[in-house]
Amino acid sequence: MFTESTRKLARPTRPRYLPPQLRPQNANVVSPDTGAAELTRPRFSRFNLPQPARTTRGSGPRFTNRRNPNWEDEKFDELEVIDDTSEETNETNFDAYEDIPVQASGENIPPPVETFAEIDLGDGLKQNIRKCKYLKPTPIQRHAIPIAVAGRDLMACAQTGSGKTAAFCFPIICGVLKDQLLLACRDGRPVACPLALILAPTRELSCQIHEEAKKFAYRTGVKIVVAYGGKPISQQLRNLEKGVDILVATPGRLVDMIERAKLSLGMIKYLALDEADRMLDMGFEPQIRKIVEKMDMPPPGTRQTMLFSATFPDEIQRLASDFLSDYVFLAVGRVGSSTDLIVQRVELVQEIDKRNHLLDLLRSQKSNGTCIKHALTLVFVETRRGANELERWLSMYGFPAIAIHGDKVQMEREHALRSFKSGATPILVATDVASRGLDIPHVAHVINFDLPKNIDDYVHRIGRTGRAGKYGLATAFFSDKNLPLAKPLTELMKESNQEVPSWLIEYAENSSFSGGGGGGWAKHAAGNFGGYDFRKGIASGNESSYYSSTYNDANAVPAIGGYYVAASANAQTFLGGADFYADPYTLSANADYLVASNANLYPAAPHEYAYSFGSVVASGWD
DNA sequence: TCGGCAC
Repeated sequence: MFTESTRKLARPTRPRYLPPQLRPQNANVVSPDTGAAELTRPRFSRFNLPQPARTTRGSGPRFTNRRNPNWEDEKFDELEVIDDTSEETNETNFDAYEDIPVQASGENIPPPVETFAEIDLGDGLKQNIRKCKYLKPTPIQRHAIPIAVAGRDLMACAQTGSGKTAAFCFPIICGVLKDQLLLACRDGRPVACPLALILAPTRELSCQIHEEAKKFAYRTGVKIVVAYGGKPISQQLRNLEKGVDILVATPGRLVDMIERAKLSLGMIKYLALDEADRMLDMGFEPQIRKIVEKMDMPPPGTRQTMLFSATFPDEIQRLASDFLSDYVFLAVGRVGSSTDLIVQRVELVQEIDKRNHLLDLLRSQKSNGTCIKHALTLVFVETRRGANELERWLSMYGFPAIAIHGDKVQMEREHALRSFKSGATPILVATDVASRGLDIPHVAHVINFDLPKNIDDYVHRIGRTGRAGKYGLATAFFSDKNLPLAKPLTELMKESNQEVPSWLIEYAENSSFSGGGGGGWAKHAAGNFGGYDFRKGIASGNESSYYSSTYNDANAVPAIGGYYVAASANAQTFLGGADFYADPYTLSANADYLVASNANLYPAAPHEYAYSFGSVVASGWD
């Protein structure tokens, strides 16, 4: 077992970009009154709590979006910088993630690095990394980048938002830059021949990756083009003709371009699949197989393939291994790793009551949080039609809501997302089109109006909040339709040290759907939480001979479960200082306000719908 | 079943 604590960590300079999973769990909390760090508090006790003053926002922003005056490009404006206020917090920041588990398996695994400087990424890229304020690699980057730069295939598990886009973009850009020979022999071809292909499951995610990758490749000469449906193909084809080194695409438009003979995959040297488990699920698999195996893509072994996902069920790993050659399996942190920043609530609501229940929830929220400009609420529903209906229903009752789903034309989709992000329409009603990968700042509350069938999707959905070091709230409406989810949901919540309602536990125990839940979670819940190399399962008894590793032993898996406990303990000790009790509605109302103000927020007692709030620790949303 | 993905 390898943990981050085994590595000596250098003191960082400031300002410093702090990726989500590295962000402080406890002591990096500044008291609004004193500006001093509030250190770890004793484990929460409901009846014996300190009483900090309620504070309004505007007191000492902690997380700020800061413009770098030395950097002229607007694209770099949105990067988040955390300004450290004391040496102590520096120390504690690192303590906070010393227990992040890393499991790597495969043969001859390149060891992790501590800094970007240790890797030969090239001057241009390194400069951009600095400009992006990625001063220190995240755990996934520390481990994945050396593996990828060494040319190895990779199957990597890491939560979205943990810096995985950079983890596959840096090695790809670096590889393209170094491959002048390949670039030279490509010249003069009539069809576009990118050297790298990045596939994503939704158009909006492709866009996001493209935007990110462009920053990393700024002024390196590496050409990055994006291709996705819903827009005229002509402009995208023109972009291809102008030259493309790295193509970011959704599957449908990609196939279209290939079949029009405008694009060849014959020179692909790097293939990356983002949200790889989704890309290989039932709906996508044939299309991906077509692209990867039945077009002109070089076979495994002659290209480098990297698969990234937050969840990797066995069956998906099995499919994925067809695309890989002598690959390294890497699991960093835990699946759904942001959940320790998210308070999860489940409410028993019958289908017929859901709309009124939602209205009540939003009303309380509104009456308590009207002054907060950017307290966004993301409501997930099952169907496109349901999204439209709920959008109308909410609008009818005075809540500015907008829907996003696959029935809308691309312009409407993009408008909805923009309108939501800007706060113009602070409620977004979405299907699973918005459940994965999208980085939307300021989502304070995710409401699962309809729960997904699959617990993995639940993990992805609630991961839209609790980002950027802020606490988030996730509320689920559990109806009798969701009985199969009772067990995996209970297990997930327990592992995240959430308060599980007793009725849900009962449902879970009496559930005849013991193994299912539709997804891989129940399987993972045996103690490996998705971070498990399925090859170990089939190589039982033989693993030491085949799966050697420089820093992992074959028995490391249970320790990943151990991290859950560690993370949760952190979350627990962080909490404290309640001054407030509330019924569920008031809770939600205040939760939104408090979350918007970066409050810490937590369940008060087991099996109760009472919650308590800690002091407001920061407010940095303006 | 749904959702996502090209015209």
